[in-house]
Amino acid sequence: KPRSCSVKCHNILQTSTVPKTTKYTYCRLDELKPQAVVNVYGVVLFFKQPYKTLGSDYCTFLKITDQSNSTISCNIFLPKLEDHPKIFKAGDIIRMHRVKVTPFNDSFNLVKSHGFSAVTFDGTEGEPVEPRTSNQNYHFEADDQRVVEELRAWSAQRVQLPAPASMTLSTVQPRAYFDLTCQLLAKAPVDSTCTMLRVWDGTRCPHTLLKVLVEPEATVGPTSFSPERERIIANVLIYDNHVEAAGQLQPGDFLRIYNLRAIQGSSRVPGPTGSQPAELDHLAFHLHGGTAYGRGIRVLPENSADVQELKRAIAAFMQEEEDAAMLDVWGTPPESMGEPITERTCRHDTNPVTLSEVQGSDHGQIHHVRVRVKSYQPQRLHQSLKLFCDKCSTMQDVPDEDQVSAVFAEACQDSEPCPAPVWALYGAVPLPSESEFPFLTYSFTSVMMSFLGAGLEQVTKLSSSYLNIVPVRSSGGQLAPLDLSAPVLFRGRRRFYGCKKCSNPAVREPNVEGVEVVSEKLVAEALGVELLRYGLLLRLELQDSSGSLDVLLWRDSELFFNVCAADAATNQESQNHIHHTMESLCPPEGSTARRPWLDVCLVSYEWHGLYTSW
DNA sequence: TTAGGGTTCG
Repeated sequence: KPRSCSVKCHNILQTSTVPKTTKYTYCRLDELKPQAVVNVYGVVLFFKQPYKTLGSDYCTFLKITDQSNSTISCNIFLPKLEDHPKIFKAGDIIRMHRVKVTPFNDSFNLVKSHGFSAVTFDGTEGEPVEPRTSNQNYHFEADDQRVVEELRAWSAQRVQLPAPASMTLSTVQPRAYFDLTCQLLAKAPVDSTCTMLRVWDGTRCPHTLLKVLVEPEATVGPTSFSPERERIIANVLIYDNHVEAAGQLQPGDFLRIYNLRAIQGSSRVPGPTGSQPAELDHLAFHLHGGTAYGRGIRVLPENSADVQELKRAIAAFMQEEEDAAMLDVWGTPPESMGEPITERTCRHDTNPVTLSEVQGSDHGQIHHVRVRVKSYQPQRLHQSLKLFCDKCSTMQDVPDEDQVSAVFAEACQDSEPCPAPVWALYGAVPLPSESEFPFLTYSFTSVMMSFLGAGLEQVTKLSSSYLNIVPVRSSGGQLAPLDLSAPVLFRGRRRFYGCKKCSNPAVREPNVEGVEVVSEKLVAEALGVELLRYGLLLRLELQDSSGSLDVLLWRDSELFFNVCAADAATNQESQNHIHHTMESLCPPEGSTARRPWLDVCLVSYEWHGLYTSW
């Protein structure tokens, strides 16, 4: 049966303000008729990222299927890369409007026709249905949501997708073809048919990685990194038709490189003089020429789940590195570090511009400016601390002590004794000040404990002695987590909160098979909670001779202040550090002319779900 | 119009 979606169309030629409703009809893939121009929905089985054709366009090739079990291939020719469908992996769902049915090889082929548009979605059941498109005028309504969910459910049951080819640098084996999700740090031309991309994914490859000599002056981004960092940076050699795509990439971009080849052994690298020493048994990465097996490169958006995971891995590595460096330099753990860092270097090779030039330029670009801070918000700096959900991209304030206390007080009142689940044990612990306190512990290990009916003050006291504390209450004769306005986990002085929108909290037995350390992630998974991340958000009013510009300091705010946002929630020293930094950049008294100049790297990007209360 | 999946020169 044809599927249909209701769509509102505003007809700009009519003066009427009443939206006209049109029905879009979607054609099943077994009902295609030659020469017809149709709209279709499908699950992507195979795809090639856009590649240059001998004509003037880029071509995206893909094969799709739907509940009719037909498989149809499509060719989408479009001159602009950004207009091509944003397909990240097999299993993604695509909606195409106005494709022409043409006979090909005993079947049909769909070719993009005039008025074509495409929208793609993640194909995973349970993920939010977020349309991916560069077209601002796409229509998307409740019926589309339903069609996507139906296709997801059908696909999960019936579609045999190719095994995911994604691997990390820590798991890749010699000879493998694989997809690498990584961040670009630097790039350099090797010769006319080869470009080197220097990338990392936060994981350490057990094999020695190939070194490539390049001309330093031709390098975009830093020409070298610390020895520790060099050890986890992979040099990827990009050949032939992919060199052009590599030319579009900027250091800092998050990438997926499809069908990358890992080759171990004596690697001879093309180079300016052919003087590269052949390195024995080093692991080299090649993106060979051609488009077979979907070979290609794509920039992934900042908000995609894979990028969030990548960023966590990179952040964990950087934290490890920083801790080690602090121990090295100061002989003390990083918590006691107080030395201000006045310079951070970005990886872009861009000439400085004025703020008015920034305002006149297209979005998505990187700019270097020389500015002073005219003002900033929030003036009460503790309000800059936010909790952020990577999954739904919403932001909230950190609940204050009174709010959390109230949740605990309410839970204390309501809680009645209830039987422990079979996998848990009851017991009692002595409290520092009071006699003893009833507790519940997961039977697998004593590190995770849940206290029933405890007040906030008591849990805070106990958190100095016990590693993981999950506050629980009883509800209807069963154990239940507290309202998510309270922390789901206390870990020393740190408190972890869950996202109300993305969590489905319940007290469940964690899966600890083979687990050595109970991480906050494991606790959160057991509780069905999507953890919120701490971040610092400030609005800075920047000024130069050409004018002023409001910018948000968010993504790199930890780097900017040289503090960890989660620490700033509990650590007075971190809070003072932020305060002193802002005071030196923007003193409450005195003229703007006395304020220090800053060299700042600005980037504009789309950000949905921004919320601030200041 | 181009391309129309199926591994490499390195």
